[in-house]
Amino acid sequence: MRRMTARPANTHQARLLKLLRDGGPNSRAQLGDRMDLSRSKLAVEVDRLLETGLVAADGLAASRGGRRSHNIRLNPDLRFLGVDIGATSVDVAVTTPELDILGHLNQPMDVREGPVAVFEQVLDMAGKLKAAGLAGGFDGAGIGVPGPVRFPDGVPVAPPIMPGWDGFPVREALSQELGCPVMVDNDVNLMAMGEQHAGVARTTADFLCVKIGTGIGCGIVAGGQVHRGTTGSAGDIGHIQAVPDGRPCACGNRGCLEAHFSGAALARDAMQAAQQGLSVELAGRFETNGTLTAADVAAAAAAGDATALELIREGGTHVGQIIAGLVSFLNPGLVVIGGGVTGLGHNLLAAIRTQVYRQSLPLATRNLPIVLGELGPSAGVIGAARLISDHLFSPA
Amino acid sequence: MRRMTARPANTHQARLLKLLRDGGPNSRAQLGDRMDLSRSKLAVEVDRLLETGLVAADGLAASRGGRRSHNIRLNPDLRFLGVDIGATSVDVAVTTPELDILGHLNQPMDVREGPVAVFEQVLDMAGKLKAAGLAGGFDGAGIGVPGPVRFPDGVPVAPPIMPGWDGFPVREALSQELGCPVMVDNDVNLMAMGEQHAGVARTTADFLCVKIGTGIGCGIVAGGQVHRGTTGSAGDIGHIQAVPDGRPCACGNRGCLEAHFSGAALARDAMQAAQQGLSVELAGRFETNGTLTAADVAAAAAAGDATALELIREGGTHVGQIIAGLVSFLNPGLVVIGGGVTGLGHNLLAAIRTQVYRQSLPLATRNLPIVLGELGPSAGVIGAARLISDHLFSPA
DNA sequence: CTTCTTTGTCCTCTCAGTGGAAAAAGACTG
DNA sequence: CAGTCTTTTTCCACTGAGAGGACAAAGAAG
Repeated sequence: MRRMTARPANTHQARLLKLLRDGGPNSRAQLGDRMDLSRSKLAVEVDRLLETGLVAADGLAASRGGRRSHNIRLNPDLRFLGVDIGATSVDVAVTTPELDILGHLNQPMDVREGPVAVFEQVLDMAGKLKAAGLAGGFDGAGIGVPGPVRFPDGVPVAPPIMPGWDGFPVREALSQELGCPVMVDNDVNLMAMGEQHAGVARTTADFLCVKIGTGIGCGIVAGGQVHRGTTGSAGDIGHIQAVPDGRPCACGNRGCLEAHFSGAALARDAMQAAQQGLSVELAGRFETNGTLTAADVAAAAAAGDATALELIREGGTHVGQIIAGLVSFLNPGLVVIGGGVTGLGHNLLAAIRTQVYRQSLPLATRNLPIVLGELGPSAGVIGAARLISDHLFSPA
Repeated sequence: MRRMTARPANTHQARLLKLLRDGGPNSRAQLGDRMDLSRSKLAVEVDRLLETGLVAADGLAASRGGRRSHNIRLNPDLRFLGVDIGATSVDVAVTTPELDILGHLNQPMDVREGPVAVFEQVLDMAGKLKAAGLAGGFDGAGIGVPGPVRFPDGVPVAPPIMPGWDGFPVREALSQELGCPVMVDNDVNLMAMGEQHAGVARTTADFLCVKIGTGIGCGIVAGGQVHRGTTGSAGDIGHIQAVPDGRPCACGNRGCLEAHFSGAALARDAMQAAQQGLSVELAGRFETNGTLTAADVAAAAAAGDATALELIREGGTHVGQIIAGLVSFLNPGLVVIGGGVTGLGHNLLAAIRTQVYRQSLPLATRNLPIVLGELGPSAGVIGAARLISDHLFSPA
C-alpha cells in the first residue's frame, strides 16, 4: 500500500487535521465554525487536503434540518505505530488516524538487552500486527524509551537504566527499518500525552503525570505543552532525596525516592517481609512463585494483609511527600498517577492524597484532583501515536 | 503631557516594538533583516507606527558604506513605572521605553499595613519621580506583590504574608489612580523577568530564579515564558519540607524551607547565637543595634566569624537541597539566586552549589550554571516595566 | 570623478481571505 | 402536497497584505 507522504502546506491545514483527529468526522460547515474561518476559504483548504489524500469524504452527516452535508474525515487508511519500551517489557500498538487502538501487543523484555535486540522484537511485533490485517504499512511511529532523550534528534542521552542505549540513533535507525517518519521521547512524557489526548487530562493544560513502574518518573505538561528541559531529563524525580540518609541508591546517593518506593523497591521490601515472617499472605505467595512483585503486594493488600497495606501506605507517603513539593512548586491543575503499580489502586492513592493535602499550600491544593490514569497500559502507546501525529500534522 | 494611547494594530507592529525595546534604535534596513519581512512591507508598518507616535525618527545611523540611513526608535517620551512591593520595603522606578532606569526610589514599609497605605506611599514616590522631571506621566505600570496573584485580573489571592490584600483589586485601583494601564504579578516572577530582560538570563529560555529575602520564592521560566500555575501560586517553594519534623512554621507545618532559611530565619538564628555567646562578632553587633539582620550576618561572615559562616553554610545546604530536587525535576539551563540575602554572596552560593551538584542528576547539572542575579534590587522594577511593556506592545 | 554599495521609495503583481449571492437539498406547515 | 424556511455548498467579485523589482538618493572607495 502507498503510504502517506504529504504534509499540511500551511497552518490552516495543520489545524484542520488536528481538529479531525481529535474531534472525529465533521461537516465542512462545522469545521468552518470551529476554525473561525470563512466557509469559502475552508472549502479551498479541504479540497487541497482531499487532493493530497490526507483526508477523505465520509458519507452524509447527521441532518440538522437543511441541505444534507457530507462529512469529512482523516483518510481512514492512515496508520500510526505506537511503541512503548519499558524497563521490563515492550508495548506495540497500531492506531487509526484518530489514534484509536486497533491492535495492541505486549511482550516481556529487558531493555538492557540493548537497542538491537529490542528493535528486532519491536519490528517482529509490528510485523504481527500487519499480518493480522490491521495495517498495510505505517505512516509514522512514535517511540517511548525509559530514559532522557535529546528530543530534536531522538537520541537517548546518558540513560541510567539502559546503558547500552547511550547515543544510539533510535530515531534514525527505526525510521530506516520502518520506512516512515519516527519521533522519540521519554516514556513518561508519552504517558502524559496519552492521558492528555484520551484520558483524564483531556481538559487540563497544566498537569503532572507521575509514573510509578520499575522506576519512577514524572511527565510535566505546562500550557498544554510537554516540558522536556534543556537536556531532556525534566521529570526525573526518581533520584530526588525522599529520606535524609536513607537507603543507598544505585545512583550513588542515599535516600532517593526510587530506592524507597518503586515497583522494584516494593518487591524487595515484600520479599524481605515474607522472609522475616511478618506476613503469612506474602510468605505464601513467595513460597508458591519463588519471587514477589508489586502485583503480589497488591493482591495481598486486597486480601486484607496488614503488612502489604503498610508497605503501600509507607511508599505512598514517600511519593506523596515529593509530589507535595512539586505541587507547591508548579501549581498544576491535576495530578495523574499511572504506571505498573496502579494495581495498588486506592490504597496508594489515599496515602499520596493524605500527604499532598497535608503538606502543600492550601491555595495550590484547593481544587487539585489527584487521580489514577484512565488508560492504563494504553497511555504510552496512545501518547506515542499522538507524538508522531502531532509531528506529521504540522507544516513541514 | 499627552500619554500613549495607541496599541500595535497587528503582530508585525508588536514584534517591531519589542525589537526596538530590546535592541535599541535601528535603521529600517536592519529591522527588515531581523523581522524577516520585505522592506516595503516594513516601511509601511513603520510609517503607521510613526503616525501613532509610538516610534520616532532618531537621526542618522552609523554608516555601513552606502546611502546613509535614518534610525528608528521607540518614542523617547514613553515612560514606564516599575513597582516592587516587598515584605518590608517598596521600590519604585521610572524607565525609558527601552526599560533603562531613569530614577529609582526605595522606602522601608511593612506590607501588612495594607493596600491603601502602601499605595499612598507608591503614589507619593511616583510623584517625587515626576517632580524630579523624569516623567511627565506614565504610559503603563507593572506592580509586583509578595504573594500569589490571579494574573488575568491582577488580584492577590490568599497571600500568606499580606492578609489584608486578599482579593483587593490592585490592578483596577492602581489603574484608576495612575491613569494608565497596569499589570500585576508575583514579585518573584518579576525578578525573573528582570534578569531575563537585562541580567544573567538574557540568553536562556528555561531557568529558575530563586529569591531569598524575608521569605523565599522561585520564578519559573519555561520556554521563555513565565509559568504561573493554575492559581498563580507556582514557585511557592517556601513551604516545601526541607527538614522532616523540623522547626515549626507559621503555615502550621514543620520543617518548611522558609522556617530553616530566609532573611527572617537567619536573623532569628543570629540573634540566638549572639545571646548564647557563640559569636563575639554577632554579639557585638547585637549590642550596638539592638537587633540583627541578614546584612549583619553577611558582615560578620566577611569579617571571618565562624558562627556566621556556619549559619550561612547550613542555610545554603537547605536551600541547595530543595533546589537540587527542582533541578532534577525541571532540568533548567540556569539557576539564578537573588533577593535580599545575596549580600551573603559567595559563601551562600558555594553551599548551594555543593548541595545541588551532589544531589542532582549528572545529566541535569553537567552544564548548569548557578549564579547570583546581576541586577540586585533593580531586577524587580525592571521586570515590572517589562511586564507592562510586553502587555502594551501586544495587539489589543 | 567614477564606480560600487547600501538604503529608502514607488509601483505592480499575486494570492489569501472575506462576504454575499445563488443554488442545492432537506425539514416544516397549513 | 405545494410552498416556505433552513442549512449547506459552490461560485464570484472585491479587498488588502505582502513580495519583489526598478529606480532614486546618498554615501564610500579608488
